[in-house]
Amino acid sequence: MSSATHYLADVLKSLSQPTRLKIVDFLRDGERCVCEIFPAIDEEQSNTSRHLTSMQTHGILSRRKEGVKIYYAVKHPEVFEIIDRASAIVRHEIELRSGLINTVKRG
Amino acid sequence: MSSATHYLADVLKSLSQPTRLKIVDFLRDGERCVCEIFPAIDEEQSNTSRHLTSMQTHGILSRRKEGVKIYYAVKHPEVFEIIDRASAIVRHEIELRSGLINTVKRG
DNA sequence: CCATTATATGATTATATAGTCATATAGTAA
DNA sequence: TTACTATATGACTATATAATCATATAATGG
Repeated sequence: MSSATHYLADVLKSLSQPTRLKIVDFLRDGERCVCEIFPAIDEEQSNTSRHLTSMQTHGILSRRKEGVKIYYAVKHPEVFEIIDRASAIVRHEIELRSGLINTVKRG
Repeated sequence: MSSATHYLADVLKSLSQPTRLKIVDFLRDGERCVCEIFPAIDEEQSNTSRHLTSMQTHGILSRRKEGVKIYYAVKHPEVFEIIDRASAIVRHEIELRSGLINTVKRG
C-alpha cells in the first residue's frame, strides 16, 4: 500500500478522536498553552499532553515555547474545513434518520 | 462529553484507515459492487465486507441490493472534500519538511 | 540553592481495531 | 434440488490506542 495513503490516514486519524476534537475546537480562536487547554476540555494534564504531542508530530498542530509554557495552535486552516464538513455529514445523517423515523411513525 | 463529538469522531474515524481510504477512492467514479471493490483494492473479500458494512453503518456509504450483488457508493460529497483537504495538509507538511531539510543541508 | 509551576513521559491496564480463516446465508440458474 | 456465486459474519489473534498514576525534566522566582 502506498505510504501516501498511510500519511493521509494518520492526518485523518489525528482528527478522529473525541479528546483531540475538543482540543482542536478549543484552538479555533488561536494558540493556547497546555495549562489553558486541559482545564478547558476537562481532561488530565498528562492525557492532554500526549494528544498534543501526537497531533504536533502528525503536523496538525504547531508548537511554540515561551518560558516554561508551551503554546499549541492549529497549523493548517484545512483542519477546520475538514471538521466542518464532517459536521455537515453528521447533520445530514441526523436529518435522514429522523426523517426515516417519522416516515415509519406515519405508517 | 457530548455525543455529537462522538458522532463526529466516528465519521472521521471511518475515513482514517488505509483500507477504507482505498475503498472510498475507488468509489470516486460512483457505485460499485463488493465483487468489484475487493479485487480493485487488493484486500480479502471478508475484510472488505467488514469495512463496507462499518462505513455504511456510520453513514459514509449507501448500499443497494441488486439480485445477489450489493452496490456501495459514497453517500455525501463532503467525504471527498474531507479527503482532498487532508491530502492538502499532507502535501503542505511534505513541503515544509523538505524545506527544513534543505535549510539544514545548506547550514 | 530551593520551591514552585508547566510540561512530558515511563509503565501499566483496559479496550478497540484490523485482519484472517472458515462458514453461513441468500439469490440465481441449470 | 443441486450447484454456483456474492456477501456477511463468528471466532480468533495480533496490534494499536486511550487513559491513568507516578515521576522526570525544565524554566522561573525568591
